[in-house]
Amino acid sequence: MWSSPERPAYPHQALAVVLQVRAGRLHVMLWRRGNEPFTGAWALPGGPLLADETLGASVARQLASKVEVQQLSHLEQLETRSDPGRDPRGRTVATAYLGLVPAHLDPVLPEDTAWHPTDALPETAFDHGSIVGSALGRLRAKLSYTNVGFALAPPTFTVAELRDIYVAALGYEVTATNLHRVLLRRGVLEATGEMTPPGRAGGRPAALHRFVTRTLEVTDPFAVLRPPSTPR
Amino acid sequence: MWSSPERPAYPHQALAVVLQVRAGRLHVMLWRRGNEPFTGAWALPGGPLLADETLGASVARQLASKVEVQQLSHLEQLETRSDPGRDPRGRTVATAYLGLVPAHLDPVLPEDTAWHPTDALPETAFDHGSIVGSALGRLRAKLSYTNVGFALAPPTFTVAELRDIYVAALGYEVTATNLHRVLLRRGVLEATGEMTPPGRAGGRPAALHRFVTRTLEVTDPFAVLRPPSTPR
DNA sequence: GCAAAAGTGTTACAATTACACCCATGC
DNA sequence: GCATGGGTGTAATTGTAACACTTTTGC
Repeated sequence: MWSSPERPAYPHQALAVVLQVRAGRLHVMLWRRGNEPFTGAWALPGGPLLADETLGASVARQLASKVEVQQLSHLEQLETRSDPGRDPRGRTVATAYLGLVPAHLDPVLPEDTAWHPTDALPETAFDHGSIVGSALGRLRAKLSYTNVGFALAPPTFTVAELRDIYVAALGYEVTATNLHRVLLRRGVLEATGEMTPPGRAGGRPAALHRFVTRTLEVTDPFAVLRPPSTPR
Repeated sequence: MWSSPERPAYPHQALAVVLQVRAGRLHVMLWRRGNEPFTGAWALPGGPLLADETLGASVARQLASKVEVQQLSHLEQLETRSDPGRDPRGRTVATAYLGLVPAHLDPVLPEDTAWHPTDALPETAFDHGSIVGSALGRLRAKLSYTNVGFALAPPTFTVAELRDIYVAALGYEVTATNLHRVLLRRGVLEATGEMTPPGRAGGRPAALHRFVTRTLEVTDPFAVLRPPSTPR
């Protein structure tokens, strides 16, 4: 280490805001603290940045003790918190990541870890409550202009199932009709050709769909001020 | 400091990507390194995070030696770089900020510091070249869906002047006609009521405009998947 | 037949681009 | 008058929301 009074060093934490839609509601993964400070409050999973890893690798490593990492369908950096008083034990800097788990998985969680609805968070430790808020904002924005939906959805799904996922994540109503068309037009979604059997009460069988690509892409790049159309 | 083998600590840097439109081109402020490593290469202004400051305060402090801080019209956190090899002298973590200076100012810069066009960067030190790339992406996106333009523009300006600023920052043509209307409709821009005298070659006098608010606001919140219209 | 659920057709609306045209000034 | 630059009118285009309607199944 090469710190000095002019170059102080700080323990650095990697934190993860892991989100999943469960039973039609958006949930975040938290663990319950057993020690001081914030005993009994709920915290984001995370831990120290080790000597030879990047922040991204660190989050993945920390999460490995909570969920199998391959269940994470997406991971991106969110923001870095540096308030000197954010941890009463001493100064730390923390970089938060946003992680997403598709709705069809139900990872086995450690004893002290549980999913909490994002619209009814329990008492949270440190600045973790406001970090969850940032993550929600990021997810909601990206659902509108990228294909992140793939990271919340199972490999294949009906349009109605996908709609429920979007509604849970966005927090407002979306109609299956329009969602279907918007995503088809953009080339984000495609039909698999298969059908699901109708439910017990009858009804038309639903077509199965999948996301065309399962890596993050910006599908609606310019809100406005688009570049001029290339003259044909 | 409370580090340990299990909780290693690292010097943390705050870096600033300060952008300004100068003579119709977008420029970034860089300083020329005199010492190893990367002697002679150009680097982003920045420096160590001190014991009692937040990252935001740190960037502001570092920049104070380059420009007067009140000349910065906007400052926001960009991203954190943590590659263990990013500094050959030893591990550091760096958090980059995006700073903007309005076009009418011409801050006095230190001897070793200069503006460089973003589309023709000189040899850059560390990972600073790619950080500049991130900053450009962020600025361009936000010009489309927020009112950040205020941070690049002087207090008052003609629509033609504003257009030149947008063109420089976005890197593609924008017509004054449409820019004017888009920003007016959104309530981002307003006429001051004053006029500028026409140039030496004549021409209709231009109306002066200003941004209605000079703090960041999201003016075009949803690219798509808007919430349902409230039934009247 | 009837209810249920999925999906399509169609209309209405809003925002934006493109472009022709009109306006105000200096020489 | 006429060149120059600023600004407005207007049509064409695009993307989206809303909603009625048709399709396909179970009972």
